[in-house]
Amino acid sequence: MDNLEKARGGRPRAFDPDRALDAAMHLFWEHGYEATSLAMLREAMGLTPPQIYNAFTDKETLFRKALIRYHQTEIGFALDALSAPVSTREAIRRLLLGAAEAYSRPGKPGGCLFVSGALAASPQAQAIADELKAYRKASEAAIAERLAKGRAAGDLPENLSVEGFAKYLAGVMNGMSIQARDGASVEELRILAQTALAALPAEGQKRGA
Amino acid sequence: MDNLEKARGGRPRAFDPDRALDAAMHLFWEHGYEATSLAMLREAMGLTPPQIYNAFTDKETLFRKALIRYHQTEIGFALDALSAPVSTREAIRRLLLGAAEAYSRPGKPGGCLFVSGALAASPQAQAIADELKAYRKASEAAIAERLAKGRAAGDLPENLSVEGFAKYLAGVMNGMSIQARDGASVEELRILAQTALAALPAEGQKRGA
DNA sequence: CAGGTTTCGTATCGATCACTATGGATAATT
DNA sequence: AATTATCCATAGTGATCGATACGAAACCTG
Repeated sequence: MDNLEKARGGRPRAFDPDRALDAAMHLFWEHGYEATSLAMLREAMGLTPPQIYNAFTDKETLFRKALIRYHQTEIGFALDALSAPVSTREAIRRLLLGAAEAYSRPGKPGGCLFVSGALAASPQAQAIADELKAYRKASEAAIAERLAKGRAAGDLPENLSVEGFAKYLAGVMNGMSIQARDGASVEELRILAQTALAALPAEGQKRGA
Repeated sequence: MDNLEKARGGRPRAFDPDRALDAAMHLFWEHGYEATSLAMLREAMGLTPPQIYNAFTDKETLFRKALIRYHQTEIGFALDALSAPVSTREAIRRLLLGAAEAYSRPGKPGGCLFVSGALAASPQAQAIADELKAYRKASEAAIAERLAKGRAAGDLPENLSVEGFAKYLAGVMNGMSIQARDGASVEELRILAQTALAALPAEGQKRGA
């Protein structure tokens, strides 16, 4: 049942679950959750329906596992940028420029899976749409946390609204995702990111200064 | 065939096509093109399938007519902002604040139909996705045109990249659409818009000054 | 009123959707 | 070798998809 621990007996699996999950992830990334049919997954993963269902339970579980894999393999730039021991301005710069690169990688679907996966959904897929929304909210919260840290360190003005600015940055990144999907090049996305950086407030005074 | 000109004979239509189109538009806005089924449309429009197909040809044509209606009835703020006889900065301010309001109207789906309608699509619906992309591109082009006018008038620095800045603004609006879909309030969207405005360059010198 | 035209309501159409029942094949365990 | 467990391939499940065939009903023109 679990594809991470070795089975104790029985016929061994004739395919690599991680490779199959990668193929599924890219398909979901390109077409979104609902518009990706089992027939498409079957062909892209090179598997029969029973193989897919035995390994990944059902389409919804497969998608959730694809989200986890996407988070682990495609958007490490975000955590890197937010956790790097650099100034807040530099961290945000790395975040936006990292997104410019990650959203326009050659050979990959444009934009971010968390945005493309299911912006709109049928009532039956509402749970999936909510899951993606939670991912987006978590990203915004991570940005807000970094901004709060920066404000506490004196990198940002004391009166800056951390939540408001995080919502701006998360919004810009979501907008970059759509621009990428519309064919924007990495250079165009970098320019967009640089432009967005201009909204950053000037360095705040250290407390007590 | 055309619902705009009076039929010359035959049994009269038992419903108002514009009201039905409105209902369809809101459903597409909420759930997107593909995730909106005929069954949902039937119920929301209060019509039988033959009534829908007789009046609107097919689902794709219905969606395209919904896009036109959306453009005419929901996002007039954009044309108003870009054509108002005000400074470029004020025009952009009205554009972004207008979006904040339009994307979070009570009783309406959050965000913009041009974004929610089909960010990702199945291969069969690629034409619809392309149509929406064209609408988004047209919006960006309209912004760029206004910026070019402003730069020529001395409202903006001569070295400003009109295309780059238009891509930023269009991206911010798309990002606002997603934030609205994620439940952002009109106040939060206004703050986002105001933040984005901070990236606007200072007024350029009049030529020759 | 007769003829022509369009829309009406009812009852579906074939295609595709996500998903699975069945039984043979291949491994570790005993 | 016998048992047990898992996976494989084939084929097909009911449900829903977008879209229609059919004939009766309701209007305009002559």
